[in-house]
Formats: sequence, C-alpha cells, structure tokens
Amino acid sequence: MASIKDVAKEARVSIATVSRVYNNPEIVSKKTKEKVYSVAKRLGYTPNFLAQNLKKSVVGTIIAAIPDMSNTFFIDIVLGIQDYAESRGYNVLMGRFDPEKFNISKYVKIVKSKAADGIVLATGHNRYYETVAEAEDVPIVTIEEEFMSKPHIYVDNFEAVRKVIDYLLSKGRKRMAFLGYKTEIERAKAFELVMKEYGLEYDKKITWKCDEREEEIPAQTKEYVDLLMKKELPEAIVCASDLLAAGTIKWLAKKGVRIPEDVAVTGFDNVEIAAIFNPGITTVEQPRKSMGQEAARMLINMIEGHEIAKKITFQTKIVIRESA
Amino acid sequence: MASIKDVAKEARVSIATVSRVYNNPEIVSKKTKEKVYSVAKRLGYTPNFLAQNLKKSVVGTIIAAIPDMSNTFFIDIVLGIQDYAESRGYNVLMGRFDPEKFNISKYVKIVKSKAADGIVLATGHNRYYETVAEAEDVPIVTIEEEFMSKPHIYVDNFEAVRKVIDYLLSKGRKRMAFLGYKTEIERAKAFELVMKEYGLEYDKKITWKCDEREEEIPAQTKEYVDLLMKKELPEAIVCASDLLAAGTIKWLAKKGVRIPEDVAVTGFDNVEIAAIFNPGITTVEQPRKSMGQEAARMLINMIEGHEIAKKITFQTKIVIRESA
DNA sequence: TGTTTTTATGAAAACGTTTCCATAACCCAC
DNA sequence: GTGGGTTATGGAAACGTTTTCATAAAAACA
Repeated sequence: MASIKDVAKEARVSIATVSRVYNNPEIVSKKTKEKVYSVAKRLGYTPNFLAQNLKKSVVGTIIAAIPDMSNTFFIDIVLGIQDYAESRGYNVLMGRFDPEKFNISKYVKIVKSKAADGIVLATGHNRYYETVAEAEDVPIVTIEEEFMSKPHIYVDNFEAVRKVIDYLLSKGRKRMAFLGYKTEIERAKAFELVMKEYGLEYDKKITWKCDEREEEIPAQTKEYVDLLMKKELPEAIVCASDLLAAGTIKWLAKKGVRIPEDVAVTGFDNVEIAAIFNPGITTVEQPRKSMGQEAARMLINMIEGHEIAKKITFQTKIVIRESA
Repeated sequence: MASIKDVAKEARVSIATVSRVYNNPEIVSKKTKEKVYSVAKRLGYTPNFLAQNLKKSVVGTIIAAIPDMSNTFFIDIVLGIQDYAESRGYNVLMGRFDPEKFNISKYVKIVKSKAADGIVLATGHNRYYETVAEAEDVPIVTIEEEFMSKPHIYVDNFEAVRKVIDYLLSKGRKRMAFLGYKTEIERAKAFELVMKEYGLEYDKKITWKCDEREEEIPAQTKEYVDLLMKKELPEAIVCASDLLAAGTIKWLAKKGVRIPEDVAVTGFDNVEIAAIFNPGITTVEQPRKSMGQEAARMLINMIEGHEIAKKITFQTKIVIRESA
C-alpha cells in the first residue's frame, strides 16, 4: 500500500533518491540508504511492478502455451522453462492451447497489451503451421513444430525411431508393427523410412493411427489389440507414446499374450507411467527439461534483443525396461 | 507500439474519448466510435495492460502455487482454476513451492508488488501452518491445509477413508494395513479412528509411513513389501495414494501374491495411473476440477471485495476397479 | 582562502492509461 | 428566439515509477 512517495516523505528525501536506493544503490550515500531502508521496512514498502514496467516497458513474464497439462511430457518442458526463467528473473504464465485450432491469438494479444513479453509454444506435433499476421513481431519460440520461421527446438525423431528399431533387431525381432496418432506425422514417417531403408517388410494392415485424445486411449488400444488377435501377431510393436504402449500391453496380457516373450512393445517419451507399469516399458526419452530451459533461454535472449540461433536439435536416448 | 495518444491524434479526438470508446462505449456517439475503431485497427492499437492496471490497481492475474507439477492431482486442480479464472477474465500464473519449507514469501512478494492479485495454495497436506506476517493482507485461498484462517477448500478425508473401509468390510476383509506418508496426517488418523470405531484390530507393525518424494516410492514400497512378506499378510492394504498402491501391487505381484485374491489394495486420488495400471486400482476420487474452480471463485471474489465463505467441504467418491 | 572537481540530492518530465469536472453542442418546449 | 435539460467531448490530474538535468554540498587542490 505504501508508495515511493510515502517513503520519501517519511525519510525526508525526494522520491528520486528512494528510487535510486533500489536501482542504483552505489550512487547514494550510506547514511541516506540506511534511512530509506529502515523507513521502507517499517512501512512495508515494495516497489510497484506495474509502475516500474510501465516506465521500463518490460514485463518480466513469459507465457508457456501447451496442449495438455495432464501430460508429463509437457509438464517437464514447463519445468525447464520455469527453472531457466527464474534464473533470469522472469515469471512464467502457463496456458493451454488447442493444436488443432492453433488458437494462439489469445496469447499474442496478451503480449501485445504488455502483460507478457513472449511465448514458448509446444505442440508435440511436427507440423508446419500457417502464418498468423498479428504474431509477426511477437517474440515466440516453438518446440517441435515450425511456425513463421520463428526459432525452434527440434527433437530428432528419425534418430529416435532408428534407435528403437536397431534395438529390436538386435533382439531378433523383425516383424514389427507401428501404433501412432493421426496428427503426429514424424514418428510414423520415420518408422516407415527406416524400415524401408533396412529392407524390412511390415504389414500396413497392423499399423494403426489413433485419435489423440487421451481418454480415448483405453478404447482405441483395445480395438487395436482385437484387430491384432485376428491376424498373425507381430514380433514387436512400436508405439508413438507410452500411454499407447501401456494400453496395448494391458489388452494383450488379458488375451494371454506374454510380454515381451511373445510380443515386444516399446513406447515413446518416458513418462512416469513407463517406469511404474508392470512390466516396465522400454521407451525413448527426450531431454525434456533441457528442451524447456533452452527454449526459455532463446526466448528471453530474443526479448532482450540478443542474437540467437534459429534452430537447436536435441538427441534422444533409449531407456530399456522389461517390455522389450 | 501505437499508444492512445496516436489514435486520438489520428482520429482528431481527445485521448479521453478514445479511452471511453473502450471502457464506456455506450456514452460515446456512434460516429466517433466508428472513427476511433477504424483508426485503432489501422494503427494496430491495443490498450496497454500495464497502464490500465496501474490506474485501476487491478492486475487480472492470480497465482496457483502447487508442490508438484508432474502430479495429475494438482494439475487437475490448476485446470479447474484456469477454467474459472478465464471466465472472469483473469490469467493464471503457475508456480511451484515446497510444502516442507512453506516458502510462500516469493509469491506474497509478487502480489505485493502488484504483479498478481492473489494466490491459490494447494499442498495436499492437512497441516496447520504457521503465520507469515507479510501475508496478512494478501488474498489467499488454500486447498486442504489451513493457513492464517484464510478461506479454504476442505476435502472430507474421514468420510473417504470410511468409505474405503466399509467397502473392504463388505468384501469380507478385516485384517487391514495402512501405508501412508510421513507428512500427510489426516488420512492416517482417519484410518486409525475408523478402525477403532468399528472395533477392528490392526497391526501397527505393518502400518508404515513413507517419505513423500515421488522418486523414492519404488524403493520404499519395495522395502515395505519385503517387511510384509516376513509377517502374516493382511487381507487388505489401504494406501494413501495411487502411486503407493501401484508400487505395492507391483512388488507383491513379483513375490507371487495374487491381487486381489490374496491381498486387496486400494489407492487414493484416482490419478491417471489408477485406471491404466494392471490390475486397475480401486481408489478414492476427489472432485479435483471443481475444487480448483471453487478456489478460484473464492479468491477472485475476495480480490474484488465481495463476501465469501470461510470454508467449503467437498465429498469424495470411491472408484471400484480390480485391485480390491 | 579561493577555485575546481567530485559526489549526493532534488525538481520535474515522462510512461499510457482512467476519470472527474467543465464546457460545448444539440434538442425540445414555450 | 430564449431557456432548461440532455448528450457528447475535451482538459487535466492522477496512478507509482525512472531518469535527465540542474544544483547544492563536500572534498580536493593550489
């Protein structure tokens, strides 16, 4: 409640001096400083961010926009963003957005009205989005997808899928199936390409793409397993996420199929459930926290007008558990 | 970049009029309004939040402080908070905080410096925290714990535990054990009281309290199961969280114990893993999203100076799956 | 001691709004 | 027309800061 004026009056100095005590302490005399500090403490004075920022025209807040807050994948990214942002004195505003509708204008508006300085956009989809005119001069860093040639963080999905296939081959599995999502194209494409490159056949009929809504996963994996049971089982199933893998394993086990003896199953992302599921799920881990940190670093540098890289590629690592 | 001044000059009206076009459109003539709108659009004018708020002394941002972002429980609460906040035109700033250290002063400071209007605090612990002087006149709503007689959202853990015990009794299980956390007192206490009330004996030696750090759970549940195997197995184990239940089931299954035939296991919270685990975990669900919404509603009303309730109690419901 | 340099402080403008108060413009009735 | 009552607009203060410029006080030097 107390303003700089109150402190100034009480300490019998000008408001300019009080301001300097907080912003350029070195140029004000020790005596004055002590007087101001003690008065400020007594009055419970905290500089008003709004007024400071109005003057400086910097807010100190960045937005992390993610599609799904109940997904560890995105949460870890946000954790990384927060970690780094904090070290630079920025706050993080978290928001949801729908990758289908790509409704970022809400966030663009927030930045334009100076309630935030920039946006980290994570969709988890490797798409190429269309230009949004208003977003032209808004600082944005994207993770995974590309957008208006804004700087972005890229994860090498091809390399990741190759690692999985290599591992399965080393275990003697050749007949592989792929279970992915309708909207995530890169992993499916990578699977196809790597298989072709290795000269391996795979049955397109047992390669399926799910709707991406999480609540649909139990039903969809069940349907998928029912389909599989009617055909000859593959030796391995590569899933585009740990949840798909978990669902698939669950239904296969119910049919009496032994994992991994009869069928090996792999996931993607290494979320919490991969470790705790029974059997533990072999999966691919992206350095999520580092990705978030790097995104925040790029964004803040961009906001503060420094030079930054246009694209940063992260490598993945395979985490071997019991399911494959 | 364009300010209200630019628009006013270009539209040949005063800045007061431009301001009114956005805040009291009904009192400005149609002709003027149209002129202003068209100029504003051409110049790409968006009112500057900072200046608006400085004047109005309201920010339009609330903080959701939670201990663990990778826990669905808290994420759902935040989802509820966001949902409601959005409907009232507020943004949500998400932050972590350590329930052990109770380091809320960071957030109190943000509010005091007018970068946010208030705080929703969710710890998931039913503790009574000590007074923090600076937080005196800061709008805060807590979920679960009590703090400085700030308004709070309460979940009826006693009733919840009673429901679990009733259900287990109805299945003929009498010898029950409890696996909880060191810091969460209410569920453990409720278990003890209800058992006593029903005149049921329970072996204190097989009631254990874990460290609450999530990464410790696999190791701690393993240790617990090892301990159990040395004694006579109980007929049922009531766990204070789904993760504890999942860990316990996993290790019991590895020892060849059949769930639920030999031992029934129940969880708490109904997070994602409870549904997807094999076997599905019988658990207790709190209306998390509603709790978040209600917390946001209380907080915003508090911020805007309306009358609010001091305490709101939510009921739980039991979700029956395969583990019990 | 008087002059110059350094250091510490204050006055006031500026940031982009909202809003109170005053006034100009209009309309209608007489 | 003149007057009384609306209605639409402008001027200017205020919100709480930062910062430039000017000046007073102190220190350094001769």
